[in-house]
Amino acid sequence: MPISNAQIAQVFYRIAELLDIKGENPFRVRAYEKAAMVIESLTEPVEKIYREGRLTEIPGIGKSIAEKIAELIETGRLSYLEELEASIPAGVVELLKIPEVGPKTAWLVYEKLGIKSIEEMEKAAREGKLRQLPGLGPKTEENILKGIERLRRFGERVPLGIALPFARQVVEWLKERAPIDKIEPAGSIRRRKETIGDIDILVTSTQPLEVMDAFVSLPVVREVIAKGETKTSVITEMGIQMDVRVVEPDCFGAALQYFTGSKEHNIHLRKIAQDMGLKISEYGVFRGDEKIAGRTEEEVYGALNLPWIPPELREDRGEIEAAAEGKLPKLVEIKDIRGDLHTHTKHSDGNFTIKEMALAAKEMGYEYIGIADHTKGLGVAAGQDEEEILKEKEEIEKLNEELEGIRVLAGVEVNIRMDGTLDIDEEVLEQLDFVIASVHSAFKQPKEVMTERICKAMEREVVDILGHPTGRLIGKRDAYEVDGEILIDEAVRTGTILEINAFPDRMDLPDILCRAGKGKGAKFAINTDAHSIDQLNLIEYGVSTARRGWLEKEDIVNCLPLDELLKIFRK
DNA sequence: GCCGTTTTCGGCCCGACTGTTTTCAGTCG
Repeated sequence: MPISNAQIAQVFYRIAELLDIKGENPFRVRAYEKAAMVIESLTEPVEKIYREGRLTEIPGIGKSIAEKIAELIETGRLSYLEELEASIPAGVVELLKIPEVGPKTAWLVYEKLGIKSIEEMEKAAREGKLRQLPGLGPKTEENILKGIERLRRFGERVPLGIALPFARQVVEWLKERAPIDKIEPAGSIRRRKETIGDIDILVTSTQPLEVMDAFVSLPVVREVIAKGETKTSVITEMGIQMDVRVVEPDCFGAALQYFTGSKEHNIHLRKIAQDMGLKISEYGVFRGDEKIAGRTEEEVYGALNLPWIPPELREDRGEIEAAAEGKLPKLVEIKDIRGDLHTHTKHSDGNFTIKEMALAAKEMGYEYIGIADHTKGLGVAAGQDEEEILKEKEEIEKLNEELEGIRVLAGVEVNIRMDGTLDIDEEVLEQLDFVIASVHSAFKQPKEVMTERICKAMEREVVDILGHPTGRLIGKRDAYEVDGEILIDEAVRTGTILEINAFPDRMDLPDILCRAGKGKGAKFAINTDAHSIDQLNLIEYGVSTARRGWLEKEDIVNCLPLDELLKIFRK
């Protein structure tokens, strides 16, 4: 059983955590973290790179980590990790999940009090035992208890689909209540990561204290963690941590760059700055005491002789090198999208008629909209049989005679059955403008079976698009076991378009596979899977995913004008 | 542990806020 990049990355993240707790050299810890991150974002399998003897060509992977990768691939185990695990009880690592508890505190309470679980930590805090330790006091004890409560109530990360609208709402509230010059959500929200740890909002104002006062008195604020002149952190009623930073207007660009991250991207940038004899902070780019940039992000990147880098790329996955060589992709934008190819109507489980959806699409400036209702295999979604599908197609044809400025395409979202066959006759499918095939059942099949099942469906000439290819539901259900690499190869070979399902729960194909697919010449469609008019606006989440996957307009079929799109479907 | 058009050794990004402190360590991003 081959070991995946994600699995190898997990091993190195684990090593980093364990070394961190043991008080190892922090740079060594970071080296493992960095290796994990690099491996996670590779677009080809580490195993292949290993077989070709190119492991140490990967930046951040040296002799020692390369040997560990080799051991993992050859034996499926890593003795170094096993030794480390044996020296620290698993529960001690769990303590790091408590906000306010870092490696030093975790190790301290384990050594002095034998604490090795969150439950034991809670008990010790309640009994006032933590305050007896050096460096810890009653206040810390209280914060740890609060942290444990928060962890239990809300878990760790929030999907972008929740965090982004909420951040936008907070921005509106702050604008109404405080003297604000500029305001912008930063952090992982601005990078459009699929899940968000906390919400960062950057503000410029000449009266920072008033902004902070307005912020902490918002009704959604449940608890204030820290409040200063430049930085304030709160916990909201929903349990999301939210930070507001206020800076002077002439620092806005530097601060926005800094607070957008990612941490890895910033570290890399600062290293470049250092090599040039410069220093970057959230206040600007400095040569000695002289500030040479900071008002805009363009200025900051410009000071390092780099073009501005779109936030979605800022993960230190090669974007800085690409920028330096003038090879940044020209990322797809929402305005490039000419139509949505995956929408549902009252004919299955949607909430609106075909006409209502079509008019809404026209309103958005689209040239076309694809109707792709469910088929009979999906009983819960009122899936249609052959006869109903053809009736819907007739209705669409009539509608097209009546409507102007928008073309409705007759499609379907056909189920890929357990054995890889489709649940609708191919003669019927052939009469439609396009066909999306998706998995909606038997999610728990083993990897080989699931992969083969999906490939078999893509093999059918009548299938144009593979719907939500990995089936994940962010925060709710893992992707089904499927070999992304094989999926992409087969999509390219069979000319099947990979969907980037924009529904915020899905964002599927995930960004990393988008990028891997682009590398192999795959084509994509960004679709919302809308079940209502409102949901057509979710397209922005799909575009974000595509952008994080380095995709350009040319990679996306629904950026094509209608006639060219239809040519692709007919093929 | 990684890395090198100054280096194979000695660096490795930078700052805010808090709590427990008489000057700073820990955590966070």
